[in-house]
Amino acid sequence: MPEQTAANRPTLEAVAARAGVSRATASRVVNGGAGVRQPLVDKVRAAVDELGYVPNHAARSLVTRRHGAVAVIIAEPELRVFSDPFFAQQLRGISRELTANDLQLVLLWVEDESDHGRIARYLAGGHVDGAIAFSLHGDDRLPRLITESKVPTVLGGRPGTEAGPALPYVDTDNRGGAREAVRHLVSLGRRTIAHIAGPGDQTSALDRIAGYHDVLIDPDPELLREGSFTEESGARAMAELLDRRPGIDGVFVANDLMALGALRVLRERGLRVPQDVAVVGFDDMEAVVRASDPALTTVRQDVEGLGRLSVKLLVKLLSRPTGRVPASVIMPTNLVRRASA
Amino acid sequence: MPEQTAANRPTLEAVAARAGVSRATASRVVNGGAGVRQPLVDKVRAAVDELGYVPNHAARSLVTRRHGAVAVIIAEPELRVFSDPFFAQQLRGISRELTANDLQLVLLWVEDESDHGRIARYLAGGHVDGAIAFSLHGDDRLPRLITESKVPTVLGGRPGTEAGPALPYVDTDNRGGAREAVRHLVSLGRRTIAHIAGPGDQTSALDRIAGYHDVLIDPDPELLREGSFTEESGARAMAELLDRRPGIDGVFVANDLMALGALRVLRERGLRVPQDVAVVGFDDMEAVVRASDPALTTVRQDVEGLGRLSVKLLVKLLSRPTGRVPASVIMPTNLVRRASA
DNA sequence: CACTGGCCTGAAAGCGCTCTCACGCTGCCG
DNA sequence: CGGCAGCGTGAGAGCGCTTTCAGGCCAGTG
Repeated sequence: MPEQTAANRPTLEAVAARAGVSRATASRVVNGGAGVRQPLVDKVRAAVDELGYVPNHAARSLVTRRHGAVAVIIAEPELRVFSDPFFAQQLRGISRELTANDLQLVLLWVEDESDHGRIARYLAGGHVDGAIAFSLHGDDRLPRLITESKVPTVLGGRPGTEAGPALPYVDTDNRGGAREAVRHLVSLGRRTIAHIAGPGDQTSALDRIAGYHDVLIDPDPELLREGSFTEESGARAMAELLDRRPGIDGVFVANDLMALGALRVLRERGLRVPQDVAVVGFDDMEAVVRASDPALTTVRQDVEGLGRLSVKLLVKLLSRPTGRVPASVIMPTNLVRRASA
Repeated sequence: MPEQTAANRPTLEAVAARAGVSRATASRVVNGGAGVRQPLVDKVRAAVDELGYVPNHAARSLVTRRHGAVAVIIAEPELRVFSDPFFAQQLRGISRELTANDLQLVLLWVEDESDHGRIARYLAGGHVDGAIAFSLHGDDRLPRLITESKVPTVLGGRPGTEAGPALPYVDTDNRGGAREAVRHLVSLGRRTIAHIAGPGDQTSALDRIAGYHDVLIDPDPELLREGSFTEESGARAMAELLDRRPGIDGVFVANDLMALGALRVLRERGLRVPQDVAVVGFDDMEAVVRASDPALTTVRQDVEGLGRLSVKLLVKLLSRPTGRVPASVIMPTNLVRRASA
């Protein structure tokens, strides 16, 4: 392969000349070689190798109007993203699946509403074939913005009511998972079951509350405390719960990190888990569960799978005759029984 | 703005026609308007607004040979990336600074060597103007691969010796920071100072060891244990150290997460921090430090700043007449004194 | 043996933009 | 009053690729 810089990269023209064919034929070979006789295919392939030819992407998208790239929009204004592996794990699933589909990942990080203009402009600019947005919050006007940009998009997580026009989404079966968790506590004979919920601006938190209510019809409202998905907030919520309702014998915590905080407080107060209080978390985050003592019983969700699935759905959306929007997908959860309940 | 889909987006031609000027003039206005008289500038601007014109990126890069995009290569085969906020924080710095420079972020996640071909092909494909690679490991052949691709690149973190041809890098002053940490322990009158190091395949870990040795000439080799930057491994290392050298009265731990593990073991063994054993960490990760008890004294490094700096360096590199490579940059650290030492 | 049809191949037309170059106009100087 | 800068504008080439369309070739058929 000859020495080359960005400036003197060989063009398809050069490949064609070297192979003794027309540019059209060279192009056909580079794009799979359908309808070209074998001898010519071989010649072109050889020329490509000898010259180290790589297609010019810009020229190609100019005519095909496709870019082989997907925007991944992370709407996470808070720093939580750093302490919660959820984010990175989902991103990894997305990255892997995009790679498998030969798509590039353009990362758009939205910190606050001042970024919305930039995002809208970028999407409208037609740089990407599609988009995936995740970590949305309830009051987020992003889904609307995205809808207006007309870029095929899949959301990670059920959007709030603000979303307006329906974009397809992938989500964990938060409600079903929560039901399973609470039912498990009930099956252990627990009578006073509290719930430490996530922040009310996230549908995942709301859905888990709904699941809790599905099982425990009309529970004491004092048994429900809202945290912010951090260990600290879980500890605080647990402390408050114990202060108000000392008789609690079971807690369903909306994520593992908060459950860790709850376990700490229970330990500090001399309550035994699970004998005195049984605890069930949500997520089954390996790093967190490993750190917990006793080992945390929790609702497992496949976060990386969620990321992969969002890409699969998008790919389907892209290949579909315009207009038809595929249905959203809900991923099942399963309860992982360990020591805490 | 008229209703439009990807297919019928207005072109510069349309803008020019509407403004009653030539395409060339319209182009000049869209690109800043230098050398065009005000009345025409206004007319074109108006036409752009009325039509909702957005330049076609592919067409533009086809002629300018620039893409306004930078590849960010994360070489992190391990899952550590999920538990260590280091990664996300650096990425955020990069993202912010790229945005400030009107550059897009194309994320390339390298899981193992089987991805190298894909990365090389992508870089060689000339899709991006430059690249930033971070989280490199000692035996990584990635720097070499990147060098061969001829894409201007900045490394996050000093590369190992494998790197071969010098690519500019940004890094924290790991060695200086380590010196500062150990000197602080010495100044507290500590005589038997251990070091829990990071994995030997990362230069940051090696540099911190070097800093330790800078201050403690020829220390007992048994005082040095290697961890893997996880809390778990820090705990294990601490336990082993105490088993072998019960007289330890100071520990410099190569990152905060491992320090957390070390603190836990010290507490479990009934040793008081800092009275019996003084502990200094490295990173000053907010989430980790907040969780530590007692509050961790640590060497602060500005991880987000590191990310931003890598972009700044790359931008400089891109604007520079080819050939001249700007010097690498080392960011200073500072010791944050809290309760643990 | 002429004709038809199918299969390959190449010529050429763009995709939407930038940028060079030439041209026209204005104002100033000799 | 002719000539000459100098500025602003437009015509047009061309970036590298895909894709249509016409034409050439060959085999099979009447």
